[in-house]
Amino acid sequence: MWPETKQELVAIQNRLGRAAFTEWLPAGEYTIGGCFVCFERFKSGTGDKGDPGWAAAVVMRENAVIDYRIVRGQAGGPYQPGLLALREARLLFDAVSGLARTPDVLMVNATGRDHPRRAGMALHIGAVLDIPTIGVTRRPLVALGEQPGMQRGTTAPLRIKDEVVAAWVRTRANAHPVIAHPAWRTSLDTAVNLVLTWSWDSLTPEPLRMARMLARKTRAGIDLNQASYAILNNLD
DNA sequence: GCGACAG
DNA sequence: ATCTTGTCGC
Repeated sequence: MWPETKQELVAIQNRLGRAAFTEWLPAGEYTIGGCFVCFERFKSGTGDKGDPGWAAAVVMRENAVIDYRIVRGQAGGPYQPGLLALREARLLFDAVSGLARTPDVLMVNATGRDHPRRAGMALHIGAVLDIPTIGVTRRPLVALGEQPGMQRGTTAPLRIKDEVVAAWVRTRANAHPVIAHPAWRTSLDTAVNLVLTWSWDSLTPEPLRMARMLARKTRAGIDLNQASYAILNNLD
């Protein structure tokens, strides 16, 4: 199901980067998911195949988490720029596909079109799961572009050559911006709008922030009941 | 050859 | 991803 070698992944990325899709647009009371994977602390470098990892996925509707799933597993390989899916995709897939309620759209901590083959992991995961996705990252992979203004809501294009593949988004005034990446079945406009709609307090949009918290709490050995209680607290 | 390089 | 250290703001 998931590639284990660079050659296999590159072939998939070349195909997905040129694949056509029908654009998805948010409508009515859609649900949104977020997924995140973390690895052991106090370990530097690019990591190795088999590293213990914790992945969490959440589903939100308006301001509430309505479903979540946490899985434990192993890294598929070391981190390599452009080949993130080799390390993380399987774990994220297991978390999202284990949800009782499939989200209408999913946020992934990875790029979409900002990729050597126009198929970053956010796009890849969406295609495999058959769920519209957007990516959210702190830094670009290969795209270039100047930073946006300091006011919340300001954006600035990120380009590969002359093609706009993502955008800086200032989710909080005077704070470090994030990058919104169109990915599977989504446009740049949708990616930017979702990032701004779902970030109201932190730099990171809430679905991703919730998934990150759950993955890290679980890694720390905090049980699910206690973690879900924390979620409710954070949302009130 | 050297530096850069999503997480 | 993860660590460090310090700083600012509520």
